[in-house]
Amino acid sequence: VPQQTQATAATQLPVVITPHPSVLKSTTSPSSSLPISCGDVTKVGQLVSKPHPSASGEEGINLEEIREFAKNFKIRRLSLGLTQTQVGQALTATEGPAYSQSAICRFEKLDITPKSAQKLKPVLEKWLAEAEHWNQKGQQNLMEFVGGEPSKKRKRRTSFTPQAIEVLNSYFEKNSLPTGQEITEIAKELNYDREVVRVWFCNRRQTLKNTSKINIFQIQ
Amino acid sequence: VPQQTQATAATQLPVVITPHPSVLKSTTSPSSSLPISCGDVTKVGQLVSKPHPSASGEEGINLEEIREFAKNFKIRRLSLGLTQTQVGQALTATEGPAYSQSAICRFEKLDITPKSAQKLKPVLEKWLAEAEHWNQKGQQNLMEFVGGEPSKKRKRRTSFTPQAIEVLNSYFEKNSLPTGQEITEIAKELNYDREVVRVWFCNRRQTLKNTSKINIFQIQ
DNA sequence: AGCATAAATAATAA
DNA sequence: TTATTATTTATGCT
Repeated sequence: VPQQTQATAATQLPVVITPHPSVLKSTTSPSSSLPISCGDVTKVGQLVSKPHPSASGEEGINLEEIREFAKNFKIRRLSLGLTQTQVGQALTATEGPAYSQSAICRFEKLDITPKSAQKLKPVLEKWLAEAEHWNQKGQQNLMEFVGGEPSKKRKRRTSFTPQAIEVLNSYFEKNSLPTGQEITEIAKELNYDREVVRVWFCNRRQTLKNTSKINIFQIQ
Repeated sequence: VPQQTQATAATQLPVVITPHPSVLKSTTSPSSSLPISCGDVTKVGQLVSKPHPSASGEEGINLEEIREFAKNFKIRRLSLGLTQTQVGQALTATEGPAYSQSAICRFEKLDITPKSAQKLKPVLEKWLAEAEHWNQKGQQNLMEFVGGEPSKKRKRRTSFTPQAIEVLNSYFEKNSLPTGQEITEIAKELNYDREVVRVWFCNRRQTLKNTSKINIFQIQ
């Protein structure tokens, strides 16, 4: 249904929004006209795809502008390397209203009422601009602004139990390059296959190497 | 056996917006003397952080350029609303060498040797430019170029009944990592989709892991 | 209005 | 590379 026939009458903005799935839900009902008059709970994503955007009415809210911003916001957020969660947490940390990851998600997807969007837009706009400002001064500053730990290490995938990981790490700290004999002993203690432990150390060294490089990279 | 769930990305908003200027910020490499030893397997991510980027030597490979491109590639990919999986599959589909999602991931992270990067860069550059070209002509064209279904919708979130949860948990207690065969049987018993049950176990393991981490943390 | 968690994507042990 | 974990996004609920 929503697959825009794409008349390509588009001028310079080929930006075509993908209607939110929720729009498609009501396929079972005798369609007719969408209950747009439902005003309060109708989402932006639904409204902007209405045939008469010129009637930007809806209480003076510029839906087109909101849609545009939502799109840009996502790109700019990703450009900064931030997650929805980080944005939500940062907003919650600073003064002003708090917002959850869900809220950011729903804003980007325009799965939100015009009224809510109108309220949230300036908050995000201001915050994002500030984040970009700090980023210009170095990523370290951005992370500080966002509130995340500067050198937060990514957790590695593992098929080991948390307990085993703990033990392995303690060994690694003491010696990142155990001898064959030591590997055998560690494997025995943890009751894991020797080869598995050997590979763990290989990958662990590799990760450490890459990680430390990346950090240096980001510090600038 | 290949129960990959990766190819679906239609929920992303394919955006046609030009990457934000901040993306183009060029970071100058920091100086740091790192013990780069094993010549052939040294990764780009390590090399670019070497003190003498000017000595772009390494067999005439411009590491700085590769790093820059990798960064931009990610942003441009996201701007098109494409996933690493989609890029990999698309490259595999067209003539030329095949690349997996992992390969794309490693290129973006620069977790790859200069030689490999040098080889992959032009391939990605060409492909991405072409993708952007099609995108300009409409999102429909891009999706066709990429090879994915234009309107792949996200699966609706499943709601398990309390009874089903109870049964699943009892199975999980006995074995948190059921075999494919077992999953099939459980799904059949509960009358849920097999894939849904498989994912439930994945997420359940995840939750348990997080929980136990916290507990360990608190104990200490 | 946002928590919990299902689904999807990115990273990585093997 | 592949198969699976780690991480992020999206959504059902009330």
